[in-house]
Amino acid sequence: MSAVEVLASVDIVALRLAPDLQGLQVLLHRREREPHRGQWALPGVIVNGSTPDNSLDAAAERALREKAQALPRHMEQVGTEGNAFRDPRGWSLSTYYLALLDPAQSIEAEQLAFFDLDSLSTRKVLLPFDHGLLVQRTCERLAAKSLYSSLPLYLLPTRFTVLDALSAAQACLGRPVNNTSLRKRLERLREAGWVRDTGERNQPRLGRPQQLYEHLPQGVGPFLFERSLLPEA
Amino acid sequence: MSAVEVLASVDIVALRLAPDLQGLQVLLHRREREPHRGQWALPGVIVNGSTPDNSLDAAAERALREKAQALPRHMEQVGTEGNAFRDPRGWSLSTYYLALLDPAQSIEAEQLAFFDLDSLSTRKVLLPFDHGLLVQRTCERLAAKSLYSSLPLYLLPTRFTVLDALSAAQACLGRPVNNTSLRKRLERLREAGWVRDTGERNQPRLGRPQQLYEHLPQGVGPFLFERSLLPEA
DNA sequence: AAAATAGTGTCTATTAGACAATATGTC
DNA sequence: GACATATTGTCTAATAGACACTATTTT
Repeated sequence: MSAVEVLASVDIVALRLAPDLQGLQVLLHRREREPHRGQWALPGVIVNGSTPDNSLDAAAERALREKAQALPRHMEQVGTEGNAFRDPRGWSLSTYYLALLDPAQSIEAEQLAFFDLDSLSTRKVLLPFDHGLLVQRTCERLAAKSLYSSLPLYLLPTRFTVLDALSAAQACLGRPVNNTSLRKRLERLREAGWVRDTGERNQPRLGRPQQLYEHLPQGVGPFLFERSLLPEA
Repeated sequence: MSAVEVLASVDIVALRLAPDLQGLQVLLHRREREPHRGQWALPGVIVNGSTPDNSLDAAAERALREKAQALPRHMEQVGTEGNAFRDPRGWSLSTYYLALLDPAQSIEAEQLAFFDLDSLSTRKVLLPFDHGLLVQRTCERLAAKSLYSSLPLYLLPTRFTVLDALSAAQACLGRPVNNTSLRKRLERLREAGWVRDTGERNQPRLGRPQQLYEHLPQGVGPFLFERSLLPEA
């Protein structure tokens, strides 16, 4: 790479709810090339004059589509990290995206797997480059937005229960969420046409059946509430 | 430029309060090179393997320092726009930053000037590349954050009056802000140690003198409030 | 005294949070 | 009926917004 070049890539932090609904998992891909060949890293693509994509967003969609064979329920750019040290090949840039997947999202490929976010934050799994930082920043963005928006719902299938929504919010925020507050938010969403009560029920093993709601996003971004779910308190 | 290259730059959307406190102005630079030579555009620098900067943030600071000869009161990355069309030279990326300047910020250079944001949004002034879009996105970010944070205070000198704070908030949001609400926020900031009553006064031409407050940022980002200003009204 | 501007106090509306009360299912 | 879980209702706390009222200065 000559001095006037720069290595630009798009990396995807694709998250899904763990099967037990107790936390989040990130999609990783085993690298096929150097550097860091064989290690688990964020899926991504290089962008330059010969990419088939017309835009960064398109490159991000392709990166995820080629790996996960599925569309995310939500995708947004989080930021760009660029410096002289993050890649041994030289000055490089990574524009990274948050993608929220349906929990039913399964992965066929050998070289793809979901890892618990816990195992990354506790340093049990270490990612190459600065991918650990990108994941951390992305989770911070998710948590910050979850305080005052409906973003956690994009981690659920379109049909969900109140308990699902509570689990999703708690996974995003990393702490317990008040049941009453969450129900009131769902009621607000219902009034705004963002959520519909299907009238159907889901029977848990024991106890009263749960109402099944349907998520009907009305815009490009999530619904914004006027108050934060109080972080400290 | 070969097909495997990409043109990466950092562009700065540096804003200050207009002298009459009634709106915002953006710092523009008259381009010395092609393409779009001679046109007013966002100040920026190219980043690649031969840049003297070790990081994007450092490049952003340098871009502003070399033009404005001053440090901003606040700077944050807003996003990255990248596609095959925005620059006639080929696939290009621009990571753009929001910078908030002291209103006393003056400019010596011939090739630098502040332009009213109004003249851009009304299409009286047209910027080259997609710089108009970058400015718009940046202003949207500023407005969104101003709803629930102390960000507008970074458009003021450290010593300011309630009226200054109100003007700054209104300029960021593009609409009137409730006087009582703003005063209560300042009171909250005072309790949190983010603002101090200096005890000094400022005597306007007529009427009761104004208390002079001092802005004492306590962290890297702005103070976050728990509710939004002006939900929709 | 009048005018102008700054600052305070009071009341309402909205919404998060705590928690009690009630509903509806399984065993 | 006992138990488990879901849902509803009631009360409190925090904070934005409307607006009346008071304070301090110049002319």
